[in-house]
Amino acid sequence: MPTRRSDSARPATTHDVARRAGVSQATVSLVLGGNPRARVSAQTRERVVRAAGELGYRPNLVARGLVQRKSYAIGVMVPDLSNPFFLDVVTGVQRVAAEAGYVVLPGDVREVSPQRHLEALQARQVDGVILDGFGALALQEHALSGMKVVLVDEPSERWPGVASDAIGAGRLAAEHLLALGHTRLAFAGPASDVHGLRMRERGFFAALRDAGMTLPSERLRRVPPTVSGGLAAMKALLALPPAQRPTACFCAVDLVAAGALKACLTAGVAVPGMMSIVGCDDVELARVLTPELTTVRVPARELGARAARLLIKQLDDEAAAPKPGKPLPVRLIVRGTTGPA
Amino acid sequence: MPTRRSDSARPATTHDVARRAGVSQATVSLVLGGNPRARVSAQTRERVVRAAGELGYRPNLVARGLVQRKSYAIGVMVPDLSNPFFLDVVTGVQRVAAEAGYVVLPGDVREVSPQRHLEALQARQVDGVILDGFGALALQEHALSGMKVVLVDEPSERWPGVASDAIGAGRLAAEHLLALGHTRLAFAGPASDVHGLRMRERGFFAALRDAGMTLPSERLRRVPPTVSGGLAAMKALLALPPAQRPTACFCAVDLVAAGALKACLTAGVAVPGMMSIVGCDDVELARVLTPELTTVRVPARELGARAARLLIKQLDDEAAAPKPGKPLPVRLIVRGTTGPA
DNA sequence: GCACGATGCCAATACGTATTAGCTAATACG
DNA sequence: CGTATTAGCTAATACGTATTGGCATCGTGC
Repeated sequence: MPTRRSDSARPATTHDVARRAGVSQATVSLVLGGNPRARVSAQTRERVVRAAGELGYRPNLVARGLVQRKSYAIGVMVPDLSNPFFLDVVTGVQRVAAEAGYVVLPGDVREVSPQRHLEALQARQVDGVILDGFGALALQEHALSGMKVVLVDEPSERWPGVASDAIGAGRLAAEHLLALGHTRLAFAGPASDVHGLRMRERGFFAALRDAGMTLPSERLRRVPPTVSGGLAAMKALLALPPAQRPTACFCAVDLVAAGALKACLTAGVAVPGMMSIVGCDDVELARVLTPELTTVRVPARELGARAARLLIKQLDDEAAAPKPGKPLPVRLIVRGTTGPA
Repeated sequence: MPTRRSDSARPATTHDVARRAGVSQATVSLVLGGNPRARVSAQTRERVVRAAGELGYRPNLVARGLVQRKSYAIGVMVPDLSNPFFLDVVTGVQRVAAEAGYVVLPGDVREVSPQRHLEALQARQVDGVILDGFGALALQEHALSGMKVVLVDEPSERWPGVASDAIGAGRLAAEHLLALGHTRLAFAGPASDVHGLRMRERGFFAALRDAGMTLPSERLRRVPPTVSGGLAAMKALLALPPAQRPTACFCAVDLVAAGALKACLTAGVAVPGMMSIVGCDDVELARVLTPELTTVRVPARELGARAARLLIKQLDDEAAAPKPGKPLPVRLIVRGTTGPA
């Protein structure tokens, strides 16, 4: 046993294929490199393809990435993957990335700091990152230097982005509740520096203002964008004296709406009889609850898909102008948690 | 402008650090390579570290991976990331992987086939993969050859794995319902070749048998492991003639239980008054529903964490014996969806 | 003063691929 | 027939890091 060099357990390389096909490694690379305009005779091409097949050759993307300075990987960072909305965004990214031959590295920030996560992505030589749910504050240039970035629902002068019509979302919710005749409204949502969330809130209040209505501060509940946040918000609202108690509440995030609904049901407050609730996102959970949640549908998958297309176009075509595109439309989905005042 | 070679936009390499510190690239690698027993004088070491800091040097993990034949990445593949149980498993993996310096590439199989996903992971030179929710059928050696693999809840002779006490889970559910005095029970769960799910079912039926009870086939509903699966199952059960209709149902997956609960509430069947429901998993959703779901808690994060530890031990220490470990205990969490018959 | 073992550092090479310059043989053109 | 041109292929190099064998240098012991 003179040499273990040709250990068959190791995956085949272009060198192995070349040896078997009786050509040089460079030729193998030309044939298998996908470059269709490479000058290779049909006969050689076929020999190489056959040899590769027989050896079960798989290109080593790590090596390829090293020389091409491209990893064909893109990172997606969100605050919390357990929020189904963000998972939907990631799913949208996945779909178009897969078609374009990119792998996506999803990650959230529950276990590590954003900086650390970005550094890890960078060290992996990701070609670009898509960020959703991070406010301008978190987007210090710090770790982002030298990366292609696409933002979701966060306008920026430095980086291109995609957005949904967040103002419209807030408006739709308000107009729906007003049309039902509600006069004592409430708002529950995160005190976030995330632009999209702020705009939902702004749209809601703009519609109220248009209707000549205002909202006393005790009916404006700032809570974390979670189920327990919603629980807390609604508990506080229900604890108000009857004359101030709202008859309807807009929750800027579906998870908050789910918590609010639960608080009502637990307290014996009929929904929508005594309290109407409107969410925003239209995550799958909305149709699992009883009654089903009235909410404003935000096309999360489509947001992710567009972000991915925008990023990949930049990557594939170095000088592509990242044209922003219109905000994606949202629409009201009336289900079971809203009714007349 | 003779050469753009030294473009400062490009990240610094060990060569750059070496030049600045006045040493060779090899020395830089020795110092920064983390190898603490490298023979380098304190003075040189400090010069290198300083230079690296000044240049903002970050090791290129792609290049490192190429030479070390290690990527410090592990893949996790599950059937469906939108099932929070699997996300919890992934989260557990993330946590211990991060500590050990590994990055994890989570992925599900909704957008691509398992084979394609595994091939993609392989091409990225992942050091190993953790699989959860795939039956022996899907685990043909096909794409797995030459990979370190750890399985979750799927015993195998070829690969090590971690498991929860799935039989115990089914038993606990059955015993709880029996203790409440229920005599007409039902089962709803996927017709899966996934071992863990089969064992939940087996444990349930074993406990029934111990109590001298059997289950007629019309009360055994095989449905997909989703909310709509649970909806369909419970609708069918509620459509049975009163004498055959169950008063309690064990759902092998929490999502199914959520669907079942919804079907009851929609049909005006009081829970737990007329129908008790027990789930299994204890995903966060269980506490969002009203009433809150009685369920069997399966330590998903811990499963993921153990799987990761098992895999990483094998990776770091080539000859480590993968000792299986006991199945993780489960426990019944009594909440609001179960009551006396 | 010399042999000897440490110590500190570096040159060279490898990892698996892409890419380019260039070589040979064949064809086109005058 | 001689010269351009082209097609088809290969040798060589680069990507950024880890690793190893070996070269100086320096004490140390005799």
